[in-house]
Amino acid sequence: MDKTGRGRPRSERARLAVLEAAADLLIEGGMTAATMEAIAARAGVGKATIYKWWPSRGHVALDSFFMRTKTTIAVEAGASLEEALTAKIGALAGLLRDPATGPLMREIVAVAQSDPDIRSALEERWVRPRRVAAEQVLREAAERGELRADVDFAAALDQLFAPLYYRLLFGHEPLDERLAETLVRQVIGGIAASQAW
Amino acid sequence: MDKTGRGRPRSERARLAVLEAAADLLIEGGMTAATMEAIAARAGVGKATIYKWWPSRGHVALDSFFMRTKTTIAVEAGASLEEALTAKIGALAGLLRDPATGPLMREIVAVAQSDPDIRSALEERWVRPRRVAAEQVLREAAERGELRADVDFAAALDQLFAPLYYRLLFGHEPLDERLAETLVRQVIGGIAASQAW
Amino acid sequence: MDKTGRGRPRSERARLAVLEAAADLLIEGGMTAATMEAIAARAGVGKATIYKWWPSRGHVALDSFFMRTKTTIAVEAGASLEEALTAKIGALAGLLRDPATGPLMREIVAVAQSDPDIRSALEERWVRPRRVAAEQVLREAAERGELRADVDFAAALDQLFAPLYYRLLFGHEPLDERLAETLVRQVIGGIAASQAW
Amino acid sequence: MDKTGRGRPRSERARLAVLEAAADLLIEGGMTAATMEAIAARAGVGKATIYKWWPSRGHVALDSFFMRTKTTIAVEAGASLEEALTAKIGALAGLLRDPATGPLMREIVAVAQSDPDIRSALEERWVRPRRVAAEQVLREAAERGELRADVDFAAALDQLFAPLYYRLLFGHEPLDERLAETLVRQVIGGIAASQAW
DNA sequence: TCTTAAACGAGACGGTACGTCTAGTCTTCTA
DNA sequence: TAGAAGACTAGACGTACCGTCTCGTTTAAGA
Repeated sequence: MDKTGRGRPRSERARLAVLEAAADLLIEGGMTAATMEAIAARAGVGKATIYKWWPSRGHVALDSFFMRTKTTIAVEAGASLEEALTAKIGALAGLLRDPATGPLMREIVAVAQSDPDIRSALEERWVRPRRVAAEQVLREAAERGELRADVDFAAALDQLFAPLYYRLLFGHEPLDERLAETLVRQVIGGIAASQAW
Repeated sequence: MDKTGRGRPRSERARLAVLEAAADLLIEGGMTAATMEAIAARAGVGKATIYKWWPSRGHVALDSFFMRTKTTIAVEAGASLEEALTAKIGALAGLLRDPATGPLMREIVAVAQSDPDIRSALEERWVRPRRVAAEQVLREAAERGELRADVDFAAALDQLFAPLYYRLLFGHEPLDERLAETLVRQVIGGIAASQAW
Repeated sequence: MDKTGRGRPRSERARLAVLEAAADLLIEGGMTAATMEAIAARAGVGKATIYKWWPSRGHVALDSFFMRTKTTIAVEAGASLEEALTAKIGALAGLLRDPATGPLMREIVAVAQSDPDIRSALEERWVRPRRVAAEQVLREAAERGELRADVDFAAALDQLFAPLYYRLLFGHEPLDERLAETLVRQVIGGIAASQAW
Repeated sequence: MDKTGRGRPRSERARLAVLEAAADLLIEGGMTAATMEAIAARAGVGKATIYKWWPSRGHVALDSFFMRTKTTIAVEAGASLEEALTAKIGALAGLLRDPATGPLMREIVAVAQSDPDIRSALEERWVRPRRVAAEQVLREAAERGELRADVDFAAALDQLFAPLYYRLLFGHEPLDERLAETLVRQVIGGIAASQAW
């Protein structure tokens, strides 16, 4: 019935060592280097301990990413639409640009393509909360009459967030500091000469 | 030295069998299923033959994707900016939505994250040509005075193309048929109520 | 320092449960099945408790064998040489033929080959007492003048006991009921036609 | 149909390296040391190669024993019963006494107790041929009228062979050089004072 | 009766070896 | 000389036990 405190409790030391080792290996050599054996060896942990608490390498990677990403998705009070969005997109860009977290995200997106479990976890725990927060900003602007009536919020959010991942994954353009501002400006105001619209 | 057709010529049958087998396996079970052994077995080909002509699984996957993607990046003559962009983005969306090619692209993006060779090949042979063509459309519109002077072309292209990959890879929203049109409209005209800008 | 019975005394229940569980598992599936974890689980005992009282699986097996073998090595008074020996060899044969003890002995002999501790314990606690008792019978017969002067007692004992283990371990012939009598008869009288000797 | 010479042929080098490595490891540290990993590492061979050609460690051990045991079970022509038997038993005793083969046999007998496959292979390929050859010697003596009519051949063979394995496995007495002669003498002539029989 | 300390069950821990799978290479025969 | 077959070394996979280590929980002797 009551299973409280039966047996040796889980080792917090081991948990952290695994996540740190995984993060380090992922940054150094990606998923190729971050084998279960390598993670276990570097963490000074038995392989079975890892398998006991995480069902796959992907889950370890995901958790190690979250461990290294203590961001808050705060809503900025009293900020203009443009300011609020720029703050959010800029923060994410900084994270993806950071050599301590960007490479992790790249690997996680990769494993997510062959692991539906990771894919949905990534969507629910990472992508969605940020989109929901940004959508809230957009909706408030809409209520203030600052947006067109026919705005497609989902598409607008994609146009703000997607370029960051696109550049991270394909590497065709750098994730520089002014990108967030540019993206916000162009999605709010458009790129057409004003008289044309 | 002498490259005259001495000896048995390369088997076109084998080349195609490998690419078809790889594509099928990738669609059925992703990179996990598309092992070299599985590809060789299904293609009725020796493993060594594959290694002789392709340096890695990623390259086979990339080639199999191109084999299944006989698209032309034609420049539409006499089309408006909006029409031209919608045609391009829509075509790509269709390709990524197609169950015969979308899953291939997902797997290729995944392997590209741990194989710089694939990553650059993907960028040069796939991403760049489409961006160059679309940029050409934008530049012509700019010359016609249809665009603002401060447009960031790279960012604009990202805002058109990135959402497609974003949705393909993360699956948070469907790649539906009207997406291209929406993206084009919003990036050209912006989402702000007109008087505000 | 003070070894007064402070603290909880050793659980006799646990001791017996371990030996019973080990014996059962050994009979069912040999050493392969009788893992420490399986013994502990079946006995309803913590693994550490087993390690506290027995240094290895082999020792548990040996003890479980002795627990199931409550034989007396009684000296038969007033029996002839042949009767006394047949009684002893027959008793051992019966024990090794018994499905409740024979398989245990097989496994113990096996572990003894890679554990010198078990090997010497087996020799001292099991083999030697029986040999000493049987040798006593032989020596008394020799004092009565019933044996040749050049008898090698050790070899004679081997010729009585060894065939039982030989058949148990190699299985080339059954350990049937008349074996003891035959062994005794042949080692005492020899197999040669009488005139030849 | 005809599978002649298709593919790379089996490597004789690997086969021998495995058997040598296994034999060495078995002698040095028994089955505990002769893990598949250790054998593979010492032989400079992949583990899969071992599993491809041998179903278990026991089979490798058995084969390595046979490799190190190039004995002939020749039938000595024109020898007396006693000479013929002493030659055979003495040869086997020498082999079991040899530090290069005796320890191997000990380990093989041990694994045979938990692997029926090994047990039957050992019986058929090792024990039986020697017993058959020795039984032939006995039967010829019987035809010459040198043996009693009621001789139990199987038991007699056990009384000749079993003591060797008994001493090898239990270690209670040494396998010295005169043992064969003593065993033969006592089983043929018996140990009783002649007048008693 | 209350303290106290050893023994207990449960079960997590760092390891080692298991037997399997795939990678990428090599060697043979065949076309 | 390219290719199909398939054996090779190497090494990661996920599992099973090993023997050790905490935990909270008995259990009886001694205070």
